[in-house]
Amino acid sequence: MSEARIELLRGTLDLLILKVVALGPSHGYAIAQRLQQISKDFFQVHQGSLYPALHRLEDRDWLQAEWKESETGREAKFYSLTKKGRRHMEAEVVNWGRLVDAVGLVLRAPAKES
Amino acid sequence: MSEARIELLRGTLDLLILKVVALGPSHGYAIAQRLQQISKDFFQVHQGSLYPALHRLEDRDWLQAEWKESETGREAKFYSLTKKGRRHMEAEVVNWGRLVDAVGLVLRAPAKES
DNA sequence: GCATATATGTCGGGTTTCTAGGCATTATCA
DNA sequence: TGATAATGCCTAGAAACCCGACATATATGC
Repeated sequence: MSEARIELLRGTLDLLILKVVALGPSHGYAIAQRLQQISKDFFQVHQGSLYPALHRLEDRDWLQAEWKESETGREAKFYSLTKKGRRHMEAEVVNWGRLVDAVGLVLRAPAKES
Repeated sequence: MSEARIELLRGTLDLLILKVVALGPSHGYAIAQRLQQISKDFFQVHQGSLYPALHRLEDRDWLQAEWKESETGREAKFYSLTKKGRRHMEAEVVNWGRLVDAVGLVLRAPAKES
């Protein structure tokens, strides 16, 4: 009923994460925070989505992980982009643009002639 | 490797269908064709996605169906927007715009200061 | 008679996300 | 000191949605 929750569009999260990591290596918790800040609170990534996504991206060799000390002096898993990941990200950015264009065509389609 | 298939972004299909139907009542097969034409072949809606989506939209009272004779002289199920469906569609269009803006913020985010 | 286009539908499988937890450490504040 | 919040990682189960494959039927044209 209420459905007031902002649900992430499926398939978008991977790209967003890759892009945030491309800004500089970061760990999961910080990635989620950055994503929320940059998007002005639009994206609120839940942990149940975040960590599976990170593992997925690592499995596909788009991210690589390394345990290091975080800003707060605690151990955290820092992710960085692989070459493959950067290529994939760039391709996905292009693809996203095409998708937005295509949706735009539909949304702006004029009413049919009778 | 190749994975060249263009997969529809999950959650977009409903909006696209509602928008196409808003252009004028139509049946499933024609909706898929229009979607493909309008989007310049970007969207190719498969039957396994199309018909479940139509039933879903009807269940939610966003579309209503009526059997009529199609252009080719055959019986076809014509869908039209309900008032509820139109309201939902308009809200989803706004939401889509916000989503695109938010993704845009992330994709255009400048590299961090060190 | 047969292929193709039109037209609707189902089924199973795969992917992704959410909810809802669990666990551990450090910082803050009463 | 003790409680609570913030930081940081993780998993399991369920739901939603899309795809590929398949099944069915009629109309048209060769």
